Amino acid sequence: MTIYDISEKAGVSIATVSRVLNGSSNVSEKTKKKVLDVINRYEYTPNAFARGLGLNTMKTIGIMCADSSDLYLAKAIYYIEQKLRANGYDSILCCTGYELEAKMSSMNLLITKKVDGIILVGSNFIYEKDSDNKYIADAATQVPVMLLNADLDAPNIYSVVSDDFTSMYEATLQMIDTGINDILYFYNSTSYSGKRKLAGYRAAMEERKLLTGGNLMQFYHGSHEDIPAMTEHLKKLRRKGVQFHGVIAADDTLALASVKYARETGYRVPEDISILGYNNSMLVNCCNPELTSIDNKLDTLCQHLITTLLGVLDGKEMPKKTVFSGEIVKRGTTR
Amino acid sequence: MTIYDISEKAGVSIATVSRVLNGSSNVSEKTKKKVLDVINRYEYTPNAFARGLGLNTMKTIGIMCADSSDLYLAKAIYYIEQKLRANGYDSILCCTGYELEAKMSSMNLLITKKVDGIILVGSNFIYEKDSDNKYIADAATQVPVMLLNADLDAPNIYSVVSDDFTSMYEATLQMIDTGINDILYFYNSTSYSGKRKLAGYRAAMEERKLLTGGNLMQFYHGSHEDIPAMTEHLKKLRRKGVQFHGVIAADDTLALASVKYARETGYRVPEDISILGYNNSMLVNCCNPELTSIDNKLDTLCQHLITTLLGVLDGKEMPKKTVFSGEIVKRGTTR
DNA sequence: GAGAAAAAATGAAGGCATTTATGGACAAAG
DNA sequence: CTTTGTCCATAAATGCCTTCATTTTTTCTC
Repeated sequence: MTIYDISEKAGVSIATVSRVLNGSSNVSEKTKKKVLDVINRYEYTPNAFARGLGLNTMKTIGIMCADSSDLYLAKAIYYIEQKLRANGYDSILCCTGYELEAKMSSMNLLITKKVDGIILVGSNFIYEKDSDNKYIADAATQVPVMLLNADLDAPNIYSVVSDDFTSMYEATLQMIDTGINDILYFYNSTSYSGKRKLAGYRAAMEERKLLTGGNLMQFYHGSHEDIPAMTEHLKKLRRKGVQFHGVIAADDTLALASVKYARETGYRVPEDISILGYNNSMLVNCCNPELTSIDNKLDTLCQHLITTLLGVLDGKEMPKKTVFSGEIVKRGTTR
Repeated sequence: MTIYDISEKAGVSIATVSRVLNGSSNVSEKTKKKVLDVINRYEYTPNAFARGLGLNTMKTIGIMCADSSDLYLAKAIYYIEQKLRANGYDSILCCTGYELEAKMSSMNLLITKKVDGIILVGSNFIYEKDSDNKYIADAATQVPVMLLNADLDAPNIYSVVSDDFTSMYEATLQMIDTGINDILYFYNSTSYSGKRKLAGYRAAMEERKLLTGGNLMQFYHGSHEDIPAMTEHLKKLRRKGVQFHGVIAADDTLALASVKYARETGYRVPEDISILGYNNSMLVNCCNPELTSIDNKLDTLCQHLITTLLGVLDGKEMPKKTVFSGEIVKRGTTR
C-alpha cells in the first residue's frame, strides 16, 4: 500500500494525499475527509524510509548513556524517553559502556542513522583531555548535542546541569557544623559532575580550615552496584587505621555501603558516624536509619533538557547552559 | 556526498561501490581498494534512508518495556541492548507505561518505523483477556516478536522465560520445612510471571496442607519503588491482627520493605520472620541481614532471547518457547 | 593465439514519498 | 465578461541505494 494506491482509490493526486498527510494548506475539507477515509480504511502508513529520504529526518533522537542499568541513569533515560515521546519523537538508545572508543562509534552510528539530535546522559562522556572530547564537538557540527549533567563549550552543544558544587558545599558545611571535622569523601567518578561535587566538599572543608586529601578522599573503582565491595573498601581503610566520623558519598549506593560498613563495624549512625548520600534515589529508604541525601531534581533537569532540545530543533535561540540547584533532604543518617 | 560522487571519483559505477560497501562478491581486490580509498578519503557513509528504502530494513530492533527505571527491567534492557549492538543491530526503546492503549500505539510506531523485530521486556504486556493480547499477535504478522518472561501462543512469537513456578515452589517448600506455616505472599503484579510465582507458592502450601488465600495473599498496588508505602501496607495488616512468620515476596523491593517492616515492628529476621526475595538484584545487599533471593538468570535469558531473535531473522527454525530454571541464593533472611 | 568459461563491472529499473512548477477548472467578485 | 483566487492534477525532480540482467574484461585451456 503506497501513496499511489491511496491517491488512486481516493480519486486524487499523490500530491494531494501528501498534503493531507503533512497537514499543509490548500486542501478543501471535503477532499481531506475523502483521503483520510481511504487512508483509514486501508490502514495506510507512509513508508518511513521514503519519507525520511524526502524529509531528511525521521523524528528520532539518539540517547547515549554509559550503562542504562545504573539506577540514576535509568531514571534519567525514563524521564527523557517519556518526554520525547510526548512530543512526537522516538529515541534510539545506545549503552556505550565507559570506553571512549565505544562512545565514538555509537556517536557515529547515531549520526549515520540521521537522528535529529543526540542526548548524552551522565557526565562520563566528558574526558579530562580536551582532545578526547573532540568527538562530541564533531558530532555537534551535524546535529545538536545535549549534555545532562556535563559541560562542554562548543557550538551547537547545550547543557543542563545541577549545581552539584553548591549542594555539596552546603551539605558539607552542615555536617561540619554538627561538630564533625574528619569527613571522608567517598566517590567513584571523576567526571564533570564528580569533580564538581568533590570541589564543593573541598571548598567547605577548606573554609573551615579542615584537613582534606590523602586518606580522607577515597576513590572506589569497582562495579557501581557491588555494595559488598564498597563496604570492604571502607573496612580495609579502617584496618589501616584511618579515622573518620563523617562520610560524604558521591552517590546513594556508596552512602548505603557506608551505612552498612558502620553497622558491621559497630558504629552507630548518626551518633558515631554521619553519612550523606547523593541522588535521593530509592536507596534512601533501603537502610536504617534512612539516608540523608541530596536531591538534584532529575525530573526538572530532564524536562528542561527536552524543552531546550525541542526549541533548538525548532530553530529557536536557546540557552547554552542551564543550572538548577539541588536540595538537601534530611533523614536519619546525619545529625 | 552520495554514492554517485564516490563512484565518479573512483572511476567505477555505483553498483560497484554498493557491492564494495555490502561486501558482496564479484569485485576485484584492486577495484575494492580503490573504492575504499575514496570512501575513506571523503568519509562517506551511505544515506540510511536510501539504504533502508533499498533493503527494506534498517537493522533495528524495537524494545518495549513498561518502565525502564524499574531495577529489573533496566537490567534486562541493558543486557539486550548490549547483545544487539554486538550483533550489528540498534535498538529503539519505548517505555510504554502500563496502559494497553499506550502499548498498542508504541507497537504501531515501531512497525511503522520498520524495525526488524520487537522485544517485549517483562510480562506486563500480556493481559488476562485474550482479546487484549491481539495487538501482539497482530504485530507478529509483520515482524517477529520476542517475549521476555511472558508467554503467548501465536505464529511468529517466541518466548524465553524463567521457571518461576518451580523456583517459588521449591523456595516455599524450603521455608515451610524450617518450621513456618503461616507464610504471607506479597506481590504487586498479576502478569504472566506474577501468576506463575503465585502458583508456585500455592502449590507448595497446598502440598503441605497449609492455609493460603485471604489475608495471607497481599497485593500491593503502588509505585514499584516506594518502599515506605510497602512497609506501611504490612503495618496496616498487622494492625488488623494478621499473623505471619514468613514472607515470600514477588520481588526484592517488596522483600526489602518486609525486612524493614520487621525491624520497625520489633521482629527479628530470620528468627521471628523469614523473608524471601525475588530477582537477586543489588537490593539483596541493601538490608540487614542480607536478603535470600531467587536468581532467575536474567543474563542467560537475555542472551538466549537475542540468539533466538537473530536466528529467526536469519530465517532459521527456532524454538517457540524456552524455559530456564532459577536458583535460590541463600542469605541471611531465611533460616 | 583463438575460443570458451569465469569473473568483474555496468546500466537501468525499482523502491516510496516529498516538493515544486505549471496549468486547468471552477467559483466568486468586480 | 473578465479578473482574481482557490483547489487540485500532472509531471518531473530529488533523495540514494540495491539488484538483476547484461556487457565487458580477464583468465584459462587446447
